[in-house]
Amino acid sequence: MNVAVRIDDLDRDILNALMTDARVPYAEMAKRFNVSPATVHVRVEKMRASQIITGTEVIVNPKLLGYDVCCFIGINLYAARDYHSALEKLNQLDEVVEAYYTTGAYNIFVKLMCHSIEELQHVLINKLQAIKEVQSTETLISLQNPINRNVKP
Amino acid sequence: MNVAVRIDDLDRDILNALMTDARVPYAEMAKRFNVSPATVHVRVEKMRASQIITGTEVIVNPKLLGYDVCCFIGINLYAARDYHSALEKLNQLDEVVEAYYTTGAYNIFVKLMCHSIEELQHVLINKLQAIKEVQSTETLISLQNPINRNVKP
DNA sequence: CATGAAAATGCGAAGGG
DNA sequence: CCCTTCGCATTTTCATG
Repeated sequence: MNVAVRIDDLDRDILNALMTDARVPYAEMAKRFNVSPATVHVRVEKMRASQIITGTEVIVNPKLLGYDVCCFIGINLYAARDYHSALEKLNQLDEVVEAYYTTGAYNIFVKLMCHSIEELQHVLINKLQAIKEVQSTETLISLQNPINRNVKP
Repeated sequence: MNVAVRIDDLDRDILNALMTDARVPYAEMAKRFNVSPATVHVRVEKMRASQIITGTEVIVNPKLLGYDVCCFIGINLYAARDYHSALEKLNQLDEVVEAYYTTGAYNIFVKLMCHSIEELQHVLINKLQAIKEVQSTETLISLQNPINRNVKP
């Protein structure tokens, strides 16, 4: 099992800053938190080494790339044991951006991004429901995403 | 309405690289894509200006910060019109990391991160269900998140 | 944890195809 | 018009105290 890594207030401050903007200069954080740039550097390296920080990425606006439709889909399999093979096939669909193994009403829960409702329909019928392990699906269309943030360190 | 912005293959390549690692040097991308570093710079600036790229962030491992429980919660309101006031209250809960306005079975759909099942129970009862606009909730616990990526540019 | 210097990177002007 | 070359400014990185 994973266990939480100990981090202090300075780590937390740095992490918060980097979670808002991964390219803030160390010197700026240093000034803000009253330490030297090198100290910031050391802390970031430590958090990288301990895998608290696993990478960086640019934040893109999916709408401007033409992805207008976002939805969640609950998937039921004929047999729960087919989880792995179903997942492998889901992984090959670019439209599937997130997948969760869940308890409760569904076996797998996925988040899907499409260019249009027509594409969603196509993906649902010809890709998702074409997976032989899939028994049924339930779709939840998102019209808006008013909250989207990270956990508080 | 938003409309997709025109980007060419080079933009797409750069975007892909930056979506994997926001700190890859321009010079390296330049070599990889056979253009000059300055061109990469110009393209990135263009995509920033057109809001395709809205920022950068470090990717953190929530488990190592102690967030062991991830779940989705479908929320039903007494009245759909209370959406805004309910959302405002949800926004004040740090545990709520995403919220979606959805069609179908629920009025609001949220993603929640907690330190433990006990904390989840506490948040559910004392925070979420304490919101007066909330009629009922349905919880979906995620045990694993095998796919988590971005849309393909 | 700070200092300071060396190396790497980002940035933008000016000119060429 | 887009791309490149080039030089300066900023930032990262690391050895040392």
